[in-house]
Amino acid sequence: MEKSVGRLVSILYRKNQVYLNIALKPLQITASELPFLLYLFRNANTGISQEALSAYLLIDKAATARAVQSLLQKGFIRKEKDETDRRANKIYVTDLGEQRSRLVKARLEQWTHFLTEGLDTAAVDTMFYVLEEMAKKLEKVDLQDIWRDA
Amino acid sequence: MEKSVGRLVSILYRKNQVYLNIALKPLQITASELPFLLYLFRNANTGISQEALSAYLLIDKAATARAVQSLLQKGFIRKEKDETDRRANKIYVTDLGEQRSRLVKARLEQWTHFLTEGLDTAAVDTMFYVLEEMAKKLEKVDLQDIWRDA
DNA sequence: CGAAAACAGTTGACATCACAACTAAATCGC
DNA sequence: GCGATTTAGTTGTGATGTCAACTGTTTTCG
Repeated sequence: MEKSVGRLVSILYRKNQVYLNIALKPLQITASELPFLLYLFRNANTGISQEALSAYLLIDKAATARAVQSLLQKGFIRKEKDETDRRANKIYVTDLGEQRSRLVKARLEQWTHFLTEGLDTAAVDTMFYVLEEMAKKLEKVDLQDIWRDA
Repeated sequence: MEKSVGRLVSILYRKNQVYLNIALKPLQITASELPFLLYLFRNANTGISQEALSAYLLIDKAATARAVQSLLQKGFIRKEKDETDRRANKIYVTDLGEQRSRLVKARLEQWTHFLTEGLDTAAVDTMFYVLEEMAKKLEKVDLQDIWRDA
């Protein structure tokens, strides 16, 4: 029980950010914008709300608002008012955004390849599975409520 | 090959930070200070340099300097000049710091338990193993050099 | 030896993200 | 129907961490 998830995940997360900011700089995409762009790319033409983006990535809606604004300014996405619910926006990738997404994915795969190279494929799959399960638990929990007793 | 390490690790990292800041607030320890305190605790009485802290945690020495200063101010650690190398500091946990560390560890274990509860033990071990291997690769690489061609 | 390079640590500027407070629109409950 | 509550999005503030530039010390090597 000596192992904690913290240190390893922290290293992976921070180095991932650094890598992305270097590798994607020529494409004018930052590490913080990337997950939004890719999700929109995978769900192209469906008009995703910012709420849905936040929910999928488990990222605060404030960060989402800023990423959307930044991607908008660069012309990678398009933003419309949802006419059936005028509070919400509908976000779409632009053609330019789709082009970039394809280039981005190639570089992401290189990264994943670098990280998992030489490791047992089944073990890597298991890692993904376990991470996914842990992330699922976090989707359902309001951390503010965990320590009501402290 | 559709899966990328990014999203899951990002979720785990960010939620971990939030959890720690809530759970450790009564102990007056922040998520950013925690890894430093715990490492010093595990290596008590050996006088760790900040360089060594940065190397183990793969955290920039600037962040290390700030965490050290903050832990110092709270009286959880002690800082001496290394007399054999007057550039370096030797950092030790104080008695108070050790007390806190023990309390902290209990809360960390609750978190790990929450995350891994109900999952296959062998799968969790595998996840730790794979994360560790990926982190090891990152220790050896200067990301600035990866894209010399781009 | 002594100048140049490497190293440990500090500080300033910036990126990323969480939380809180706010606006505007939609929905709920009586 | 309409006031109260919830929801989508925005903006300000603070925490965390990276990079770059700088200081002071040590090491390297001609």
